[in-house]
Amino acid sequence: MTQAKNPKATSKAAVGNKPLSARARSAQLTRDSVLKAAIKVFAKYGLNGGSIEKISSAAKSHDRMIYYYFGNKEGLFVAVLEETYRRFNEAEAKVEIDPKDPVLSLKKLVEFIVNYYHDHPEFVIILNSENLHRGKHIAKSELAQEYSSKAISVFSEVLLAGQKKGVFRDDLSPRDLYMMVAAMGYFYQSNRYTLSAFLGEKLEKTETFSAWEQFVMDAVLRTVTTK
Amino acid sequence: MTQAKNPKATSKAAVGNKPLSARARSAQLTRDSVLKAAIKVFAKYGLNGGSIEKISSAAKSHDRMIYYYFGNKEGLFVAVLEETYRRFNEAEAKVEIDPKDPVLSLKKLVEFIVNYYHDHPEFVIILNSENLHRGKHIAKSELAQEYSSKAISVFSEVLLAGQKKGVFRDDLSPRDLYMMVAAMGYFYQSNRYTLSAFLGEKLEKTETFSAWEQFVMDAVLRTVTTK
Amino acid sequence: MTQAKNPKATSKAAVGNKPLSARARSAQLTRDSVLKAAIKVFAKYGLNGGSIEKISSAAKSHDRMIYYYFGNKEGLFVAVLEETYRRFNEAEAKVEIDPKDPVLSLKKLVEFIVNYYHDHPEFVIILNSENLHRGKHIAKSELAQEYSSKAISVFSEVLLAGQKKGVFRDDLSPRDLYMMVAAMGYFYQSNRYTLSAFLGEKLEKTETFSAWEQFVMDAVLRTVTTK
Amino acid sequence: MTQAKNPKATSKAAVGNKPLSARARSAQLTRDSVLKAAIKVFAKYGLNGGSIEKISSAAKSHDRMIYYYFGNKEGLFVAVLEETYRRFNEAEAKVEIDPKDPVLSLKKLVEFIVNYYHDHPEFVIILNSENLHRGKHIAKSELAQEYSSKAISVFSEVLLAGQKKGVFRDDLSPRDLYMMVAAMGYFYQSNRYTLSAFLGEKLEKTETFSAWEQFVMDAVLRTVTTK
DNA sequence: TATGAATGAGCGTTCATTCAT
DNA sequence: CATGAATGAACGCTCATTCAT
Repeated sequence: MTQAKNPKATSKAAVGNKPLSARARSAQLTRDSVLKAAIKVFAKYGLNGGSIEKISSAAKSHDRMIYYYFGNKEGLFVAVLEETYRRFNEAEAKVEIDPKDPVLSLKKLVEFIVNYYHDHPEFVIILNSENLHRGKHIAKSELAQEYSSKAISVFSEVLLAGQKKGVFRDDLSPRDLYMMVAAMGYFYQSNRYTLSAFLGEKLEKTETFSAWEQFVMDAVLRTVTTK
Repeated sequence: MTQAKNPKATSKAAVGNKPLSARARSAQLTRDSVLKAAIKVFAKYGLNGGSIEKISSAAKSHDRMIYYYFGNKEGLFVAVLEETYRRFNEAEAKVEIDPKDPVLSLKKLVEFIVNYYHDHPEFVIILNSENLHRGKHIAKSELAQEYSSKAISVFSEVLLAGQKKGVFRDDLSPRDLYMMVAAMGYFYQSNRYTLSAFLGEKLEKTETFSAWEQFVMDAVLRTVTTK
Repeated sequence: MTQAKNPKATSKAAVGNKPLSARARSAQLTRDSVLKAAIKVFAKYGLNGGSIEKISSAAKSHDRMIYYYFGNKEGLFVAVLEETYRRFNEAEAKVEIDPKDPVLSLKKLVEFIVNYYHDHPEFVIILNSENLHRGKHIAKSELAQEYSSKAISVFSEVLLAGQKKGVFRDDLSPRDLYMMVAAMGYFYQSNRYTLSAFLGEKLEKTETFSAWEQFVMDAVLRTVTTK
Repeated sequence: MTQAKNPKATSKAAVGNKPLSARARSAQLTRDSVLKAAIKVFAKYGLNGGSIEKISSAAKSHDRMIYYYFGNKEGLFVAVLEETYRRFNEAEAKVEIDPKDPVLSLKKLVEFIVNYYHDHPEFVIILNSENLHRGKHIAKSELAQEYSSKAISVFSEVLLAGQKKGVFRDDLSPRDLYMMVAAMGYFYQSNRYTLSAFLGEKLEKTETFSAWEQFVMDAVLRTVTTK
């Protein structure tokens, strides 16, 4: 690492809206394309299988640039983790929560999560990789922890609204509720190949997925609503 | 592949109960210790990270023996997959199902599955590895497919019994029911590091797990029972 | 080499005493800090092991600056070599030589040299690096050759004074005398780790060094004096 | 490292004289050729500059073999260090020491050492490399320490013989004597490029070396003998 | 049945250096 | 005067695998 000793600076520069010099803009472009390529490659091969060379060539850049911007492979994976969580959060923020209609809100939330995992296999594989490595990257990233904790607070909000209206049970923790939904969305995507193998049914088929989505929603509502 | 053209030969010999010669017994021992070491190593590092050398030295054997008995790394992983499923099946077969008491039977089933995933992290990691590789090993193994399909049939049996007695809903597929339970057991184990990171709570604690177990049982029953 | 086509320019400016502009002064500062850092880093890791990056970051500067001021790594090492010799010469010039007392003068000279090597491990390692590279840098530097030849002339002076007084042997070359003293001072420092390993005695201890200093002085005097 | 977990075994097998199988013989050959190539390459480029690739291709072998027989580069260097010391010891053992003629014996010893360094530049460069790395390899090798300590005991023996006969001073330590001789032999070889540069004389010339050899012998005798 | 020896491709990383402002 | 961005070659090392008994 000859320069770019604080690689996050570049990253954060993207958040602000100051005009960038041509050089800075091109740098941002390189960094971004590496990051995007890394997400794709890790999504396909996992952390171990996603080699520096695969990533740099997918980004049409050079191995050396990864070390320039991210320090090393670990640093790159931390950035990938952060970006992946950030995207999830960004998408979740768009789910319209209406405290006046907790049931509908919960349905929307379930729909969002189940579909998000389904549409973003990279999220699942990246999380699996992180868990395979015992969470050592997320431990290093304040950003990732910050992002991820948001997910639960939305469930908390909806659950509370329903409880106030008397439509949701009082003896439920938002954490369990969140985990139930996440588990069912996650599992379907994460284990689709082994499941397909012995269910004899392709989980990729849209009807199969829709049926599952309906089942999850039904199960969640039966679990949450008061009689 | 110059030797072990039919690597399963030794494996199947173990199934029968013919008396083995001293040589064959020692061979069986080597094969077993390699297989056990492989399960341990893959459980810790995944398929990619679990190198031949790590495995052979964990088995106090030699690289060459792996090729001798399993052909190559893929062959070894197929054997690992089969053994892993076999153990799960073996354990599940011990769950006492009573058609006269479907609710209790279901409870026992849920308890078994949630606990099995919790107690067998290697099962989870090995399945994740297999899914990362798009199920290419399970596709090669008749044995694995055979084993895995059994799991659902038990759910089918219990569900049917409950439906006959009128205590379980009629509009449920055993597949969905199985997946619900599996998902919730699996997710807790599979994602424990990332979950711990942002739940701020150690999922390893036994109370936390017990609470989760109770929640899963409750959710399943609310989903399954009529009225 | 697009810039700094005459890298010595800045260097020589330092020799004169003309008032410098603020810009030139800051430039001089950068150059100096890089040079000092290079000496430290080369002293620790040798020429090969002392990377551009280690040096620039030790100097709290940038890789690019090294190329700006010294052309390339070789140019930097030549400058390091020159500075190292210059310092040695500067220190040696302070040794008080009295032609009327050649024995005392010789003692002072021996004391100086043995101590200089002992106190300046960087000198030893830098010379070793240069010799490992077959003297290719010193060959390029008139300055270094100029400096280094001075060392012998002092010995020549003292030896001559002693010979005139009849206290020193006539059949000695100043070169041999110089080499004898240098060798014994050098070796102690240069090989201290391997020597310590099998002498079982830490050469770093001050008593051990003092004893060696006395021995060297004694050996030199016995070699040089008549009678 | 897939096999050869105890690389020294192979090494020691060479000491014994048991008949070797064709395989073992070829293995010994490979190991030896790698070791010899390593000595040559390290002698030319030092430890840092002597790359694995340079060595393996000089040995007409493969990078991988170095790891097979020596574990890693450090292990190889330790073996090089041991072999280098061993050779020195072997050569020194041939110097004929006669307790009845201590002066002649000392002369022979001086002659041997000064010439050995002169004829074996690899010894000097390898020791320099080891000292650059603060003796960390020798610290790992019992063998090297064992070898190296022998050198002094010979000096001890000769010195004692001379003292008994009253021809050598009583107040001399064998350590100082050894270091004096070693220093003067070592320095001439180690620093020949920088010395040549400013002595203006090629130290490689045989006359120059002979003169130095004579000077060393004279200096040592003047230092050691009584009267 | 078992094993030591050998292989070539690929891994993550660091190197000295140049380009473009 | 100073710097961030980019480069390609080489580094030490590990990978799964085959050869020859």
